[in-house]
Amino acid sequence: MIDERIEPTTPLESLAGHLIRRLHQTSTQVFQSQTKAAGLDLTPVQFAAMKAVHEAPGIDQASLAARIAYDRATIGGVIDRLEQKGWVQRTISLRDRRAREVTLTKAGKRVFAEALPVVQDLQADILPGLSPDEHRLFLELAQKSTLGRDSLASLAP
Amino acid sequence: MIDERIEPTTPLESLAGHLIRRLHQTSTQVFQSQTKAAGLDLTPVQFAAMKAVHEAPGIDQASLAARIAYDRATIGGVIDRLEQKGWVQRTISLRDRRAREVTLTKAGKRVFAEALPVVQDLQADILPGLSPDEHRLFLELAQKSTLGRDSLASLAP
DNA sequence: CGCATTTTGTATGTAAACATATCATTTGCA
DNA sequence: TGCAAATGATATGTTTACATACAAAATGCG
Repeated sequence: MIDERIEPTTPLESLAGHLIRRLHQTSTQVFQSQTKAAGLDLTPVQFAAMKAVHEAPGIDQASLAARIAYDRATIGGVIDRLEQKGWVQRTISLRDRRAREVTLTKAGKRVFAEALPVVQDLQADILPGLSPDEHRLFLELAQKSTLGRDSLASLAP
Repeated sequence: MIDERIEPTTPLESLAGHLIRRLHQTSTQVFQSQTKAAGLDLTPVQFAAMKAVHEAPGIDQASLAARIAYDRATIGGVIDRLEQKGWVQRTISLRDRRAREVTLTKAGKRVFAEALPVVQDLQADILPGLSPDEHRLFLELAQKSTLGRDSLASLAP
């Protein structure tokens, strides 16, 4: 038996990739259960997209995708579904006939206003087992790493 | 204008859910690019599944799913694709004819042995912008939160 | 101006990720 | 022992997530 050892390989639970996946899993589950409990029917991505449109009404899909760090194709599908729900509207831009300007409908604004406090409150439940200080520290580190990546990306040729 | 304020809403970049999604995004991208660069063709989940099978040969799919914290249905699909690649084998269990015992094939063992060091090395690139100390701290916090959730789940009725 | 290049959105295909339902089998208990 | 409940795998459907390719339109440069 060549590879008989006490600890054959690093445990999965200590690999950064695995831990981050677990956090993401928890995060989306908390989002789904708490928004559903509040009578809302939307996904994390749908909320992020609506938030971006709320803050930049008339934004085109490519800018929207860049703003919330998603793929252009993914956002296309997300907007499709938001449009089907009647929460969002697509208009062909007058400046650029390739672009579609996205805005919230009246119903969309209502849903977003309802969802915002729920989503803000639920953030606290995403990292269970951490003290407020640890929670804050975690977010700082995450933000630092994410920003590092963003600035690197923006420096790319 | 009723809701005219300096900062209308919490920026997306400071929400835990968004930050974690970004980390997850970076993580999978680093995994994909570095494994591909090493001549490997596998996804993070496929690697995790192969690692679990490597450590517990003959494990059934449900136990495997529980071990790496995935849905049973998802793992079914993952094993399908690993089987198609010829890296994994499914055998109907003699103890329980509902269960399928999964093992690595010879080719699967070879691929796993090749992938393991690559995946271990790539972990360091998943959190760019953090010093080694910060990196360690981040993992500790992530682990603490994840374990907290696990133990809570196991206490559930 | 004219044309190569870039950009916007969409289509297609693959792979998660999970809820829900179903079928076969096993288990637990009255 | 017999049958209800639980369990393992699969099927189905929805939503990300992204690569690649494409058509239409805009841009930039010689």
